[in-house]
Amino acid sequence: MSEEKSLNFIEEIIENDLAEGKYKSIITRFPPEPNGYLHIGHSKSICLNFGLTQKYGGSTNLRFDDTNPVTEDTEYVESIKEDIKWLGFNWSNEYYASDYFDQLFEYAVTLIKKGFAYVDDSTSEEIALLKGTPTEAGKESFYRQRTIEENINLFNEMKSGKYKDGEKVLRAKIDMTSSNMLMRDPIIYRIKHAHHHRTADKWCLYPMYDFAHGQSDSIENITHSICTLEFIPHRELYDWLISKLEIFPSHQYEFARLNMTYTVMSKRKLLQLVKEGFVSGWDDPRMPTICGLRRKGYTPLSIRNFCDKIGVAKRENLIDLSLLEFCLREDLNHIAKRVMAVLDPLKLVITNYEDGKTELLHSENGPDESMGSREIPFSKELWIEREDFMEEPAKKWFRLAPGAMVRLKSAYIIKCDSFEKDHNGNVAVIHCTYFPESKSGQDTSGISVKGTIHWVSVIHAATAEVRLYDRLLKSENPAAEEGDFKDYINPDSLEIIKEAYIEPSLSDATFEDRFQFIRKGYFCLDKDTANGQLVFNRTVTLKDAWSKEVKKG
RNA sequence: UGGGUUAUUGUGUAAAGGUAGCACUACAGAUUUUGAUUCUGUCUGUCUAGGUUCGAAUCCUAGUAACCCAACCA
Repeated sequence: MSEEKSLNFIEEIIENDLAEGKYKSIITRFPPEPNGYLHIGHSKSICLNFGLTQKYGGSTNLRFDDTNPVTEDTEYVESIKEDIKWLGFNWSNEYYASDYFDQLFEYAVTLIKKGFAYVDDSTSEEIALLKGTPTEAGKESFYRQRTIEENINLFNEMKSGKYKDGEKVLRAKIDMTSSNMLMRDPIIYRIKHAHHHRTADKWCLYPMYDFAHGQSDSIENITHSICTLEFIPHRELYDWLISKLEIFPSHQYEFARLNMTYTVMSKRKLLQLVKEGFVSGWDDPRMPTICGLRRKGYTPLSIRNFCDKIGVAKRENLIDLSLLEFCLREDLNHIAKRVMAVLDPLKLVITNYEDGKTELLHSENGPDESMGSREIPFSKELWIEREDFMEEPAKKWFRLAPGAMVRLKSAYIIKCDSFEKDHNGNVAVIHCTYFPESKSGQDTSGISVKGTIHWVSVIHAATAEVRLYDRLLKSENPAAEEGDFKDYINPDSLEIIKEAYIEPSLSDATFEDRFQFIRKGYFCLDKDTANGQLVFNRTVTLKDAWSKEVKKG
């Protein structure tokens, strides 16, 4: 722990600012637009913004950037708040850009009075045409010459509802020849006769992002306004507006957003997956949304650790999904209760075990003694995993095969004597004998076996539906592939096992529980569980050296 | 063809002119009543070409590549 972790570039900026006395303490903000659900990419920003003030002191606001009433809704506000809380962060203040609409309007009037803004009657097509291109300068609008007085009147009329959507806009008067397209007289207010989820019908004109975000930062005294790389061109405008308005100088810093292998992150694509039925909803466990990950069984700590490990820098990145899974397993390994469940059952009969006898066997709940232990019923007939038996054993196989011995976890060592097949030629029953003196914890048999397999007693087994998830997309970088990302959807991303056999203790499972189904992976209860019908989601598989061995051939 | 940003191993991230480190992945081995966990080890990297310097990932010059910018979205 004595190792000093190196700082990311934003931490360096902050430490410098603090050391130079530029600020006594810092204020950051997380500013989502309430028009969709948060995803793992947002968690990078959340961990960064909240993490910075946890580390350096100060406060972090949650601010909804709700300047576009037609796309936004309180449904999203609620889900966003729930997700942030679940991740483990508490905001100092809950603000809304819409709280500042009156103030923002006054700022716009100020800008007009200073001669830095004007009302433009051009159509959006005309404005686009005069804007030029990245390689060609734009041309000034005919309306750019309006007097301050005329602009004030017009702007007030816009507010009063005199004009229809699109009839007029307010533009900042900057420079139509700027090499930065955003400085070519950007639109800062537009007319929208639309119902806003918070201000209702009070307004019919709304500020654009560029005239709301920086100003909101300034109103809240945000010292470090952290956003993603694509906003770099906005910074010049951000600074220009603050300087013309002569308000608190917040500063914008940009970092590279998270990209992850086998995952799409854009709101548009995630929406398509939901709308077109590729997944069951925003919280489908295959989705990279926070609610999807939560439902799948991810823990807040695993996501926070992940965000910590990926770092913060300015270059484009594509993070291995395996790093996220590593962080997940690392946490789950500590907290998950070990239990036994058979997903693909094969019957095993212990021929020398007394008919009708039941034994309660002692089994530890986890590697850590503090997790306690429980009793598991054992009897003559058991379910074992079909893949744990091989009629003709492969090389290095140390599970069950004719003549082979294995230990039944927490129970006895058994030897396979014979097996039966059904009329389809599939193995139907395995016959074994057990060694009474090999009982777990009091083994005096002197037999040592290489393999240990899990099992569930047939007459004591409970049943559950188990849902196994694989990656939704087959391509490492679906966004970079040619054609539609949907061409790369994995058709086998969901496997439903309608009736798996689980040990009876699992009947009492709660939604908070995290389980490791021994040798099969980490699981948790799904919200579809109802009326005693248990439904489990596989959160993540265990690392599997055997399947790699098989692939090697 | 304009402007901006970025380039360190398979992936991500450190090294502020002085030993290119760490994590994930992959691979090999040890331990194991989970082929898990744990432990040990291995793993061809500074975009290119010049230059400055005793010494360059870092400084200079010239290139190259990737990403972003022409929504009344954020």
